[in-house]
Amino acid sequence: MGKPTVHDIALEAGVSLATVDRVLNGRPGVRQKTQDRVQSAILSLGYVRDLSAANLARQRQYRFVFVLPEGPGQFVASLHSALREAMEVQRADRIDVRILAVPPHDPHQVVRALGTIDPGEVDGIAIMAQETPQVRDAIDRLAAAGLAVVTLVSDLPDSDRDHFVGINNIAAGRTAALLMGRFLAPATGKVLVVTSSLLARDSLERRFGFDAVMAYEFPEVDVLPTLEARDEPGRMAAIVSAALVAHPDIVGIYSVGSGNKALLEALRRIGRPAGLVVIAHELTPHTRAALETGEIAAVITQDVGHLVRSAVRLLRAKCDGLSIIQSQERIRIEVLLRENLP
Amino acid sequence: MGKPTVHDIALEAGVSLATVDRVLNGRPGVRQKTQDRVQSAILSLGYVRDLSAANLARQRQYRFVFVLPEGPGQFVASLHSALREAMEVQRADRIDVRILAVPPHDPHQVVRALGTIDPGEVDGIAIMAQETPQVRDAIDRLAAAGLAVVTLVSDLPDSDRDHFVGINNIAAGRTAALLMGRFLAPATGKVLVVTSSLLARDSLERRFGFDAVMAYEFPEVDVLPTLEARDEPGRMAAIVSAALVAHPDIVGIYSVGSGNKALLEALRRIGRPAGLVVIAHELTPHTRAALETGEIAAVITQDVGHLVRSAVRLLRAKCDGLSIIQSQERIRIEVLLRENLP
DNA sequence: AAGGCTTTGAGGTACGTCAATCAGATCGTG
DNA sequence: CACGATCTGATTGACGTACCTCAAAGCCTT
Repeated sequence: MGKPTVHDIALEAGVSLATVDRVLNGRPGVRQKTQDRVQSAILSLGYVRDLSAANLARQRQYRFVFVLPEGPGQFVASLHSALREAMEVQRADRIDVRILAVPPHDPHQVVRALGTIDPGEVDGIAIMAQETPQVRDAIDRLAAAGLAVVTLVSDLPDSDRDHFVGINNIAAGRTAALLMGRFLAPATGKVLVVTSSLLARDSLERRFGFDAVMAYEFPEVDVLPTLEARDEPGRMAAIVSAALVAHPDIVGIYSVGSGNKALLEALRRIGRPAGLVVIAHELTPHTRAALETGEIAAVITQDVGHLVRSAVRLLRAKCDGLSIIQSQERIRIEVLLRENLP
Repeated sequence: MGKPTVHDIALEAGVSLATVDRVLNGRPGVRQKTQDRVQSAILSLGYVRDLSAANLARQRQYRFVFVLPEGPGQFVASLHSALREAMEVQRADRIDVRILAVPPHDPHQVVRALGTIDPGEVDGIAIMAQETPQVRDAIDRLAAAGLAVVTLVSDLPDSDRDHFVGINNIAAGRTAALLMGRFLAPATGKVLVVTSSLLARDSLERRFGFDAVMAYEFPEVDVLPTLEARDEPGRMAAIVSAALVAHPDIVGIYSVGSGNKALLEALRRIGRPAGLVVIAHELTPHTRAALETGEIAAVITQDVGHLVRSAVRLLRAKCDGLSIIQSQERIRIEVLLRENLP
């Protein structure tokens, strides 16, 4: 016979359909004793409620909001487009996703944007933002109001978010260091580390992991202090060429965050030392092209499509009180070389 | 207002519900003229049929069969367990997956197993098998009978399968070569290639890609002919130690297919040259441990959970005539180092 | 225009669940 | 034991679709 239904439970427990329904949906008006009887019938029959029938009956709509920076960066652009692609498909699944774009590098704007979210109108949010106490408090408020919350790409571990969707950035930095060290060996020299900003938690964690492995595994290589380009045009070229002049023995460059386009352009203009090993993060049109030409040796990245799909699945699972497949939601630290580009 | 329903279409087209239903489900008894009227109403209203309601109404059950080798190998074992994990979740989705295990290395058994599948009882199959004309014909028969068919891990490109679920093995071999060359440089010497069998298409393709990149990019490294261990206990140790004696300048070993456990044990017993670089395929308990100890420098793998989930999604999409998200179904060639182990 | 054919309409039941009502049963308490 | 108060049962109507029947209407052909 097929899967047990509410009718079977009613029969097994010796109660009516209405009572089973009240127990299943946590409505009041059922004695503890009767509840137990129903629960044990559910267990013994192995009943699992048919979510699609339930959603059909109750006309359920999942309303999720993605709070994302709208920057000039290629990475957030690809996040946006992955999300839009996913939205198409999810409409069929009764999932309605809205994007709330906020100016980057401005936590105050993020807090304001979160304030505009009416907890009665929204079931869950995914947020990518820098870590500040104000942002954390705004998130906690929404979580307290019953929203499902996941952090995206860059975590806010001290907040009340339900999940973090993204890679372990310390491990990502360690992976970058391992590749850098092995690609360089047995050559020695200095490694330059550049990024647009060290304010974001993900950049910090990558740098931390990178330094740890470089110091322990490749002590003969000298890692220079991080230079920040702060998304200012021209600044990346200036700091990179200054560093190359100051340290003629630079053999590697590790690009921690965004700003790959500027870095690549700067290297093209000022010329690169022979055998220079460049390792960068995030697959974008620029890093892809540079992998193909050999300007970048390896890119460490996370699949943006996977990110958004995982975030949506987690939000949905939270709303329905469902369990998740751990392995499906673990975002992989992908190592991309010229030969395994997707 | 919400999404349009069949009622709205009937109204818009000026026909009855029954007629809309006949058109939607391709039942006979509707004049071409009326069909067109209904179709244009569907288009103008942007109607999309609610699959979950439809499946509920028709009591649909997707019945899929996975035809997998049951070998001693860790990789197929992990495939089995990933599949069993996925089955739990998919039961809630009206998806019923059965595993049909066949003895490995015996195409005849595969054909026999496929013959036991009643096309009336099954909606789709996923199959992992060696490429022979008989297997191909058996697959074509099932496809002709209307089953959805995907090949898993190792493709049968000349068959009528709908999709291949797995990595591009040529690219995987190229990736292995690029890593091997860069990890070795500037050292030169010989690279040993071992596998359990070159009969499977995936092994062949990997070897092909590996050779291409080694010859073109690292001509100073000498790649030895492939040695096959054929899953015979003891044979791996014998051929590896013989090779190491015959070629004292072996600097790298590329393990194309299964047999990693035997390879690692052999190396432990007979001792390994200093600086030896070992690159292997597929993450298993053995390769994971060896990555952690440093015995293996890199593992190239594919996520088995992703494999089975993708296969199920593709089979379902085929059954429903739905479109798919290309990027979600592309299995990534994962490069695993000690630091980015999942 | 009568015959036979195809096409269409109207209506019903079902799928598994949610949600609501109202009447009846049971309970604890004084 | 009678009183509200609290539980429970029986029933009904959604939700959007599938599938079936029966009768009515339309269309040809002769």
